[in-house]
Amino acid sequence: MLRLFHSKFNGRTLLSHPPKPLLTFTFLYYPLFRSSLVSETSLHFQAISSYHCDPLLSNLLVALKSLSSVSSCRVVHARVIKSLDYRDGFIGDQLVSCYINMGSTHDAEKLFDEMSHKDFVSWNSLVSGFSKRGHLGKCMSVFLRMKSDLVFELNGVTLISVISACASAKASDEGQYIHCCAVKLGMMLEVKVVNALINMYGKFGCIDSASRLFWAMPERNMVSWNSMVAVCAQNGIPNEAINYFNMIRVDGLFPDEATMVSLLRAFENLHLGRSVEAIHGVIFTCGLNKNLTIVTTLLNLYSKLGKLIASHKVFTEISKPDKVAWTAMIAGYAMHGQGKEAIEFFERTVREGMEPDQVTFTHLLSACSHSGLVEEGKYYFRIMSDVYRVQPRLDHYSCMVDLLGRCGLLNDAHCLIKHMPLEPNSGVWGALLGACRVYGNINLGKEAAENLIALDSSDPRNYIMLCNIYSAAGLWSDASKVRALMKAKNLNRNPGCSFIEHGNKIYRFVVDDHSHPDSDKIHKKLEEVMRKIQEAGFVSETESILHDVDEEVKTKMINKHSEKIALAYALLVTSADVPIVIVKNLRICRDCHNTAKFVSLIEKRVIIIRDSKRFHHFSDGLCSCGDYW
DNA sequence: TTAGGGTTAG
Repeated sequence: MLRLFHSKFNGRTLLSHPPKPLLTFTFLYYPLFRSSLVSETSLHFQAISSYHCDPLLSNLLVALKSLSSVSSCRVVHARVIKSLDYRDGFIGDQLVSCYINMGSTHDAEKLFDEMSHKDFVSWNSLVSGFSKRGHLGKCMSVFLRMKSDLVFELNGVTLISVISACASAKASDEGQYIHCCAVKLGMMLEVKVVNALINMYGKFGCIDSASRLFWAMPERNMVSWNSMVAVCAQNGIPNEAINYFNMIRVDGLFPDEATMVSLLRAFENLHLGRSVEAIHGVIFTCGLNKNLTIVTTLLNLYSKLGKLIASHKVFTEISKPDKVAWTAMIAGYAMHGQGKEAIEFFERTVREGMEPDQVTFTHLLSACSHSGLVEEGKYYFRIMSDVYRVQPRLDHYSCMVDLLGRCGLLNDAHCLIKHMPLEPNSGVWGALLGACRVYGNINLGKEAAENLIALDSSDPRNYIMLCNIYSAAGLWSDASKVRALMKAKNLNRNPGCSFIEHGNKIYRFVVDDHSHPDSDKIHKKLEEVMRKIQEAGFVSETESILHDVDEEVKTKMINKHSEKIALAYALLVTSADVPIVIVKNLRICRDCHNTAKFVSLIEKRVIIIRDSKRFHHFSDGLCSCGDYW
């Protein structure tokens, strides 16, 4: 791979598209617009509008799109109507986009209905606005109105907006319908339309459909290739991503920033460490280490692969890290349960003059939660709005419920949910349910699970958690009712599996796995290790077993969990001085967590397990999570 | 080069 990169990129820059220069007008007035002061915006608008110059007005509205204030948009709207009848035409279209971008679909629809001369751009502004804001229903209904009533023909822009909305909402039926429309309208020769469809099928997990579309294209561009690399990356097939990457030259094209970012992301879920290091080498050699987007992806990738030191090294080599890069480091520390370091980094971020935003606070609060830093978490939750004017979103409430719940403050967590100004989502209730399971609170757990099931009755995890709570309390008949409900709804538990890399290969183990050629040896090793740690005081915790069977059977079942098999395999094939790295697709159970702690002590090994939520570094009988997870 | 669209970072 290294050779490939050298042959392709030697002496060339990969940044094929330098950023477009901002319009001078927008640039000059940007600080003003950022201030969100309606009166000032209005004042300057007055000065500008006296020129009666259309491009300036248009540029003003482009700049206004960066605001989040509906009221400032209304000021402009009022003046447009009052002084210059610009309600129709491109100013009206821009205002429609502005309103939707700012979250006021009501204003947008009202203005749109008032516009007497609507052309296809007006309609497309509405469709694209709804698409960007994630209003699939409204997007579809405008599209259907266009399709049935309109004198204008639907064009590629219309279709792309609706396709994009279907992709974001993972609306498979609607997406396939739009695909049929595109075929009927003869749009399948438009590269951008097909690119949007490829991206949509990728989001649905339909890799075959995406690749069939891709290979049927009479003409492909860089976005087409990047879309396929992204499809493979998003669907966890890194080798295919590399294949597409290697084939880009077939069309005489060169990888750009988006290609590299997608390629790196392809390795997020698998420990192909050497491949990542090879790509890193190339990024450095080709001078791509000056590209903030690529480097931030790289440092984030190292964090996700358990290599926090490498991640930090990448960060220190960035000459001018931006807010995203700082936040990526905070996220890295949060993921690894290093809450104090995350806080330190946050304070440095602020000292460096960066303005923390909602994402920064999400990771900071998550770091506090993962490290049991309750007072610190409460403090930052308070000052995020008081000092930094960042209004808490659902993510932040989830973190706070998690933070309070993990340390047993279940009533405080419940109280926060009851008094939060937003409608709690599955993240918020899920955090409470997780805590109820740990602390065996049946009443609150039931409430959380019922809310979760009401929000999404098709997610098996909600039923499993409720079942766990009943099982742990010995309420077997309630547990079996939940199991029966799952069966009636045909909901299957996502099977747990663990991955481990050895000899440049990835091995996957499921529960009670016997597929490996050395399976007998692995299971013998597992039995030996379990015996050793039991002699040292380890006691099985069988609460995660859902079935009403006796303890002996439960112990046998839990001793065959995939992460235990992966651990036994690693003990067999790796040398003692190498850390053992295991990736689990679900959350690690309490019993496997205890097992890893004991094994790290008895076998004197460093064990790193990444579960679906975070990293656990085991050493000398302790875990970096401090048993908060 | 005045308006609407497809890929990529926390």
